[in-house]
Parts: sequence; C-alpha cells; structure tokens
Amino acid sequence: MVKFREYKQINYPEVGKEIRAFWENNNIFSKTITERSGEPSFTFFEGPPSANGTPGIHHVMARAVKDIFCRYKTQKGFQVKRKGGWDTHGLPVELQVEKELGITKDYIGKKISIADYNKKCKEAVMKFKGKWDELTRQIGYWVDLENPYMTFDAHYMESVWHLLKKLHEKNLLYKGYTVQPFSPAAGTGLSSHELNQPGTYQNIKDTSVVAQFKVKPTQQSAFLFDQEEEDVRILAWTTTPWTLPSNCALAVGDKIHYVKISTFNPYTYQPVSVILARELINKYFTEKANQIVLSDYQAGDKLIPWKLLNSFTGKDLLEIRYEQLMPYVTNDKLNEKGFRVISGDFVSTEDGTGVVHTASVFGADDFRISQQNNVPAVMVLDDQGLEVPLVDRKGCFVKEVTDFAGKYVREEYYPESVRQDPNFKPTDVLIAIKLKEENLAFKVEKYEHSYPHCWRTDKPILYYPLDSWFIKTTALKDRLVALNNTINWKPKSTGAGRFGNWLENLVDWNLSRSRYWGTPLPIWVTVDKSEKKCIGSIAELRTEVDQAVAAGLMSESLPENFDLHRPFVDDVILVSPKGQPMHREPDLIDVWFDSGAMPYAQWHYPFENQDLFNSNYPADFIAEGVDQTRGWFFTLHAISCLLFDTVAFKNVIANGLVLDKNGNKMSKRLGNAVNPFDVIEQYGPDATRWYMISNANPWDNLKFDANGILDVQRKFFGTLSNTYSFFALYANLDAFNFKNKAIAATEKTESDLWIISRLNSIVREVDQYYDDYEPTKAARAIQSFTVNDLSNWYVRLNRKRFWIGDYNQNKEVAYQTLYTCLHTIAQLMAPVAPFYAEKLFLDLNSVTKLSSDDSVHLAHFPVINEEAIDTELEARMRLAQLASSLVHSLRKKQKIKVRQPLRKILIPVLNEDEKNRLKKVEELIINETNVKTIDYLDDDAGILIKKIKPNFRTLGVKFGAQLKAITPKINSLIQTDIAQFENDGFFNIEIEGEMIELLLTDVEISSQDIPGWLVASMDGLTVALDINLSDGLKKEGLSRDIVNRIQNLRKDQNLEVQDKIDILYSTHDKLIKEAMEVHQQSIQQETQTKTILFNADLPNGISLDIDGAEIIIQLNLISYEK
RNA sequence: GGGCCUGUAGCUCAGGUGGUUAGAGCGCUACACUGAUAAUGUAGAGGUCCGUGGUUCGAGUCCACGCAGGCCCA
Repeated sequence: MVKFREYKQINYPEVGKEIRAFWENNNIFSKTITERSGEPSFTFFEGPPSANGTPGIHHVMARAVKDIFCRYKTQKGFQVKRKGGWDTHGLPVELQVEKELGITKDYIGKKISIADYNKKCKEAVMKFKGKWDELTRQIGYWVDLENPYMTFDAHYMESVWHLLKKLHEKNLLYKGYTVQPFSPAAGTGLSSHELNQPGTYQNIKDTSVVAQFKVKPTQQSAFLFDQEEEDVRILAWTTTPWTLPSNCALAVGDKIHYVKISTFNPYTYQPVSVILARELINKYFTEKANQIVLSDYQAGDKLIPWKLLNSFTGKDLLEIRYEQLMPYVTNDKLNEKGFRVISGDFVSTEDGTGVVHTASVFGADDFRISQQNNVPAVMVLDDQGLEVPLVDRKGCFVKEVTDFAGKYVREEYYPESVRQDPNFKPTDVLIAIKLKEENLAFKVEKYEHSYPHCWRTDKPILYYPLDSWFIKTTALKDRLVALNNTINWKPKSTGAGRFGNWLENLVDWNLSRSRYWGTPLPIWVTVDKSEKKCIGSIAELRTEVDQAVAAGLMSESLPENFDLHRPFVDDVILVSPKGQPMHREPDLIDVWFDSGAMPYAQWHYPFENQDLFNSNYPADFIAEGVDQTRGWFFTLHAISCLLFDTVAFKNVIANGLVLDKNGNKMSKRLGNAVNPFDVIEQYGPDATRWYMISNANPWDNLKFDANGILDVQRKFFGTLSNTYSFFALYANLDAFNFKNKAIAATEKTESDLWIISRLNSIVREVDQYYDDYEPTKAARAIQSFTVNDLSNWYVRLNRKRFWIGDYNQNKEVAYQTLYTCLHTIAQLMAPVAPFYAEKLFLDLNSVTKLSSDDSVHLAHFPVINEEAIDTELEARMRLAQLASSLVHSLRKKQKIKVRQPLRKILIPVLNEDEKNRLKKVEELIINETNVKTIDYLDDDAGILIKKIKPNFRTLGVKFGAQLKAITPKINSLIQTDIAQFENDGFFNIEIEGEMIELLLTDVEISSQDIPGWLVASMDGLTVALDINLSDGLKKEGLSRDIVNRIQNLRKDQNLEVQDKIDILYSTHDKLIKEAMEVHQQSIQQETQTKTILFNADLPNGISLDIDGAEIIIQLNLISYEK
C-alpha cells in the first residue's frame, strides 16, 4: 500500500536539490518541449548576459520572471523553445584582459599582437560561464544551456554580416561623422573610457567671451524691438572662442526666463539692448548702475547704466534669426537653416548668460541638438572635395578662416619655445580682441575650469567630428514609433514614456567602434573612397577573395574555418569592379548590434534553420532590466523594424532594480551586494523566487531583505506544507487513494462546495493574471487562497471530519476536496515555485496516480469548472465568517472561552433574502462559535435600533453643493423618522427654506443595536449573543475541558492518534461527575476511549484542575488488537 | 538639465472610473485555543496618505509647482 509521504519538517534548499536531480534524471525540461511538438509555439528570446563577471542576486529576479511565463505557457499547451545565449564581444572584455595582462591599448599591435589579444579576450569572456550555468540550474531557470548562441561564433557573426548587408542594400548604412573626444597632439580619438581615467580632467584657465549676436528683425523677433532702429543682441557665453567662426545656432532653455536690458557696450560704448537669462542679470549688471539714467551716460564712464525693458521665456525666443557672428564661411544652406535660436535641454543658468553658443562640429551637445533641429554645420571642402570643419586634424584653422589661418586653436599645441615669446598671443585672445573691436563682444575674461586632457600627450582634447558608420534609423522613425505602439509594455510607462520619447528624439545609430574584440564591419572601400562593397556572408567573401587572388592582390584563397575577427579579416584585400584594391573599414560594430541580431543569428538565419526562424519570430515575450531600454530593447526593435517591418517582441517586461534592504544600490565596493548562491543555499530557490515575485511588481525596484524570504517561508510555504501534512496524516490512516470516483456535488457540504467554488474562482483569476503578465498579482492570489481560504477556513472548519469516526462518504468528500485543492495549488504555483510545486504534485500523485503526467510542468493548466463557481455561496460564506468573527469578539469581551457552549445567537435581518442566506450557513456559524441555535429577528417588532447614513454617490449627483446642509440632517434623523422613511420609500427634509425629497437609494439603513442584548456589528451585520449559562451548558463546557485534558495526557504519554485507551477517574466535584456521565459517549469518541469508569481510589492517577475543581484521571493504553 | 519610476502604519505592500471612519500581512502588546502545534483565533496600539497650492459639495485618488530616492540620457 503506497502512502502519502509525511514530513517532520521541510528543508527548502533540500527540496531544490532533490527536485533538480529528479528533473535532470528524467529529462523533464526537454520533455516539456518534445511533448509539445506540433502545438503552437510561444516564442521567448533570451537576452544574452556577459559571462565575464559573476552573476548577482538581481539575475535571480530577472531569470525568475523569464522562467515564470515560459513555464506558464507550457502549461497552457504551447511549445516554448528557449535557447540560452552569451554576449561575448565588447569593451568590458577588453578592459578585463588589459587589466589581467597589465597593459594599455597602446600595447596592442606592438607588444602583443591583435591575434593574441583577441585570443585572450575569447578566453576571458567565458570565464564564469560555469558559475552562471550552476546558478541557472539552482534557481530552476529552464533555458537550453547545452546549445547556447555565442556572439563570437563564426555562424553568429555571419548572420550579423548578412543583416548589415541587407541594411546596406536598403540604403540604410552610411558613413558620416560624430563629435567625439579627439587629441590633435596624438592624432587619435579617445573613448569615453579613456576620458574617465584618473588625471584626465585638469583645471585650466581659458579666455572666455560673452559674444553679442545681432537679432534680425522678423515676425518672430518683433516683440523684442521697442524701436525700429534698436540694436538688439543675444548674449552667449563660450570658453572656446575658437569655435565662434563655426557658430551655427544659439541654444536656450524652454522654461528659462529671459530679459531684455537696455545698456551700452563696455568696449565700444555703443547703445545696445541685450538678452540674457533673468537669473544671471547681477552677474553683468550692478544694482548701483541701475540707478543711473541711461541718457546721462558718457562714453568711457566706469559705471554703465542699464534698464530692464522686457521679460519672456526661452520658448518665445525659439526660431529667432540672427546675423552670423564671424562670417568667414557661409553658404545658402547655412543662411536658410542656420543662425537661429533652438531649444537645448542642457542649457542651465549656472554660468554664462543662459544662452549657449552652438558649434555643431565641436561639441557633443551641440552636435546632437543641431541634428535634432536640422541645423547644418559650418564646413568647407578640402582638396579631395570632402567636407571638413574649420579646424584641421592638427588643431589649426584652415585657410578659409583668413585672419587666423594656420594658427593652433589652443595655445597648448604650440611648442613651448613659441609660447615663451613675450609677443605671443594665443588664438583665443586674438579672436577676443577682434570681437571687441567689432562691437561683437560684451565681456571677455579669464575663466578657470576643469577640462579633459589626453592621457598620452597631456594636452587638452578637442571635441571633433570623426568618421563613423551609421544606420539611418531616423529614416524609419515614424515606423519605429508606430510599431512600438503595438507592443505590450510592462509597465506601460516604460514603453510610452522612456522608450517612446527616446524614439521621438531618435538620432542615427552610430555603429562604429575603434576596438579589437568584436564583429568587424564587413565593408571594403577603395583608397579614393569612390567604390565600396558590403559583404554579407563567408561564401561571398570567399568568392571576392578568389577574384582578388586572380587580380594579384591576394596570394591565396580564404582558408577553411576562416576567423572573421581581427586581425585576419584586416588582411583581406578585395578588388573593386574597376580593378582597384579595396581595404576593410577598420572599425568594429557596436556590440549592441550583436545582441539585437540574436533573433536571426541564434539560428544562423538565413543560412540555416529558416523554418525554425519563421516559427519563432517575432518573440511573444522578452524580459530584461529597465536599463536595457536604450540597449537591447532598442536594438531588437530597430533591426526588426528596419529589415523586417515588424516588431521583434510583442510583450515585454522591463524589470526594476534589486536594491539592498535600505534602498541603496548594491555594489561590490560598498560590500552590500548579496551573493545569490548563499541565498539559495540558505532559503532554497522557491522561497527566494516567491519572495521576489510576490513582494512587489517586477518593474518596481525591489528592496531585497532576506527576512522577507523567511516570512514567505513561514507564511506561505509553511502553511501549505502544514496543510499537506495534515492531509497526508489522516489520508494515510484511512488509506485514502482517490480510487473511488469523485463524489457528486449533491453529497457535499456547504463548505466543500464553497472551497471548490473559491478554488475555481482563483484558477480563473490566476490564469488571467499570468496571461496579463502580472506575476505579482498571480502569486498573491495563490497565497491568499492557500492561507486564508483553504488553511484558515476550510481546514479549520473541517478538522473534525478528518479525524473523528469511521471512514464514510462524508469523510471521503473531505479528502477529495482537500486533495483537489492541494493538487490545483501545485499547478497554479508551478511557474513561480517550480521545485516545491513539483514535490507537492509528485507526492500527491504517487498514491492516487490521478494525473498521467510525470511532472507538474508537463501537466496542463487547471481547467476552470464554471459551474462550480457560485458567487452567491461565496457571499454567504463571507457572511458566516463575519458573523463568527463578531461572536468571537463578543466572547472575548465577556471572557467566555470558545469551549463553553452558549445557548443562542440572535441576528437581526432586514429582509427575507438576508435571512435565507444566513440560514444556509447556520451550521457553520454554530460549529465555529460553539452555540446551540441561531434566531433571526425580523423587524416586525420594531425593536431594532437602526442607523442611517447618506449615500454620497447618489446625493452628490443630485444636490451638489447642498450636500453640506443635507448631511447633518440625515445623520440626525431619529428612529421614528427612519421607520417612516422605510415605510413611505421617501422622506422630505427642508434645506434653506426649500423642501427636498430623499429616496431610499439616497441613504443606507442598517440595524445597529438590539436593546438589552450584547451586540456587535460590522459591515451592516449585527449579532447578539445570549450569555446565560444553564447547568446543561456548563456540563457540556466541562466535558470539553475534560476532553482537552485527556488529549493533553495522551500527548504527554506519546500516544499515536489511533491508539485506543481506557480511563479511570475520580472526582469530588458534582458537576464534573455529572458532566462525565452525561457526555460519556462523546468523550469516548473524541479521545479514542473504549471504557470510562468511576473509581474513587486512584493512587496512580493524575490530578487535573478544571476551573478550580479537581479530577483525577488514570489512562491505560489498550494493547493493539487486530 | 531632460525623460521615466517610486514616496500610504515601525517594515513590505493593497487602495478601477473622486464619496466622507484609508486597508492587509509581518512586527509589537494582551487574551484565548491546544491532535495542523516552530501552527491558529480575537482584540489593541500604531497614519500631517512626501510638501504646498488649485479644481470640487467632497481629494490618498484629478491638476500645477516643489521635495526626497532611483534608473536612463546629457
């Protein structure tokens, strides 16, 4: 006879290990996929982590979320393929290798070959793969770890090349420039990482200029002109005067307040009206000077008078045109679209004038807002006819800037000897002098600030336009936005706000990276840049190389297993259609393109697996951290939209962060990082997952506190396993195995029907929540059902059914009902707590074999039995719970223990419906509260005291402002008023001399009190309790006390539940003796006693105290009889 | 500086479409229960719903401006 497994206590980490072994030994994960062959597929994309660091606790969270929906969809009958993946390229890997080798980027290609360097990178990137895989298995995240995609794999890279070629064919790949840190002295660009090296930022003194930009009178600027001939100028500040010839726009802050001030130029003494931020007035003008009348001013006066004329916001200034400040280079395009005021989100009023001079090619902000506002750059054509900026790569002005041609823009670039010359003047100073003379400068001064320097040469860097390859994402911006609107984002705001706004302000995707370890850009160009080729596959490259061999440019064909990485691909020279040699563009592509390409590259699409790809694209679901919004979420979306005109994913959860328990970010440096392995080892995977999911929505930040896991263990898992243990204990005693068919509903008790109704309601609810990607709500609903409905109500009410008497149908119904609930809970909780759910499922099935599935994760999601849902019954039961709770509270107040039976409860009812409802749950209330009868008090007698209160919802609509007067009137109605109101169905009251009519729907009437009774009420239900005790009731109460004492004795003597006993007793208390005699039968039944005999002399008996009276009991175990 | 999120009891969190007495669990205190027992029940204490204005008969909820924390971007 197989029995249900019984446990003394549950060791949750052990459950994790045991079930993991079960899964691995029985290939359950792969069965969940193979057994769903032919079913519709639900597609999930795994966002690839980088395995060059160890996993953190937040990965447990992220992976739990992914896992939940994959398991759920499998339950719902879908086939859910899940390929693991690794992000292997990129800067972090390079940096780690450089740290390990103790080298800098300068060494690469010199002291270490690129080949060796990349070999190191390849080794380093998978350093912690073992740890990742182990954690993945420990937390039960089911994903194919055996055949993951790797972004450095040749097949993967080939697919990436294919995508790039498709982009090229669609004319979405182009070469342009971005503004990046550049060191003219070293002749090289600097990465943001190099800029973050210590010592890079140094304080230097620069010549700063506040320049005057003359406003053109137009319709937009009309409000700035008080007189026709007024000289209105916008003041803009710069610490890099050498960029002023390249000025193309002025940036203001939309919300910043600006003013127009009438004054005189301090260098030319000419009258002028200047515009600057209101907050910065006293930086340029003194209060004292404001006292002076403008017309009193004489050229050369020290104090320059000023007068505030006008005030407005940045928004008002937008699109105003001004005259070019230093017109060395200009053209029609510039005159048409340049030299206007635009909005800059970075503009502040901390320094300068609140207006920022913008030279699009010499500042990162400048470049961005110029692009966004369609402002052209100030450029000239070089010898080859290519557009170049006004400063060359050595840091000198080009010849077109006639006054300063050939001069270094920063004095630090001059040799020391030149700078020592007493007559030497830096270019910035020369520019400042010129501006002063031409009435173009308002203020010139030295300004000390922190500025980045090149770590190689120790000279200041420039922000400079450098060549880059771009994907023209802006060309399909509208489509990107439109498709995004079809994606179901969790939470919504991340999709509409964070991601949506990002798409609205999209700039082209800069693909180029000047690095070593990554996917090389597959573009070859001729030296004169007139011809180019984009290669889309290895085969294509092979063909091209053969042609190059034929042309004598290459010595041999491409070898088998050619590595597409640098440096090998750099050595490939192709031949152009015109017979010119072609060299590869040296850049690598952005690693984000790698990961965004995973839907295609993971299957080596289109070279292999076209069917697999077609049936698994786009993804139904992905989930990653919210920090991926502009990372993976974007690259997936962009590639998919640009090349396939579809979304890459239909549903997405953007997780929040996992913080420490105080809400601080976890970091290894602060020592507050939580090691996930320790947590799993200590608390087990299920409680950890359940805690993370049930505590807060995944998209909210989680304050991780291990105490929370303990709570979850105690509250949810403890209660659930207790309930199972309770079931197993008695089911084993009665040899219950669910072999008889399910008993009909007509044979069930009210509470059986109720819990099954609740169960079905909860199945529906949980299904809905999972389907809506609301794991937190699902987990909370399951927990609430388990703890509140099943354990605290159903089991509590039905305890006796399980352990009293012989096996009968009533008992069997109870077993079946409880079994069904536990079994269903196992299925519902399986996505969130896969291990324990499995254990519960297996333990239950081991005896009954009701389910043919080997695993809860192979079973289908519970089917809702709509007929079992009885909302009326659920409402009744709430009423019973409420009534019981009220009686308990009355007992409590009177200090009458529950064991003492009471005669009667009186419940006032307002109508027949309410009475019938209560009658149906009468038994339950009686049992739960230990009273003999319930009487119902109709209102006919008129003795109920009623309470009336306004129904603001209806009154508010009808009377609005009069409510303030009506409310106290209603509250002050007396009993006879209420009775009349109820009788007539309406009631008139006088408000400010006006009669108004109230209807019954305008108020809520409830019974409040019964004169002369002990009452309690809540939510409209009132109960009254009769606390008079008859002798009979007292004896019955005593008999229960006696049972209690005997049970304690049994426990003290370590008797098993099923052991039978005989009892001898003696007492001098008359009432106790009578109680023993009157209730002998029930005492015997409850305590498994065969015979009870009175015996005055019990030397070995145990003396017990019952409310001050003594009883001596001797208890003998009857040897077990077959 | 911009976008987005969060702010409700000591802690973790609920609070469609505005409705007057703001809830739950944990923790705390007291009592009860004692064959689910490392469980359970009942009651109590605990709140300027981040602040300030506004809309409204009525605001935790709607609007505006702030403050604090966080993420991303600059």
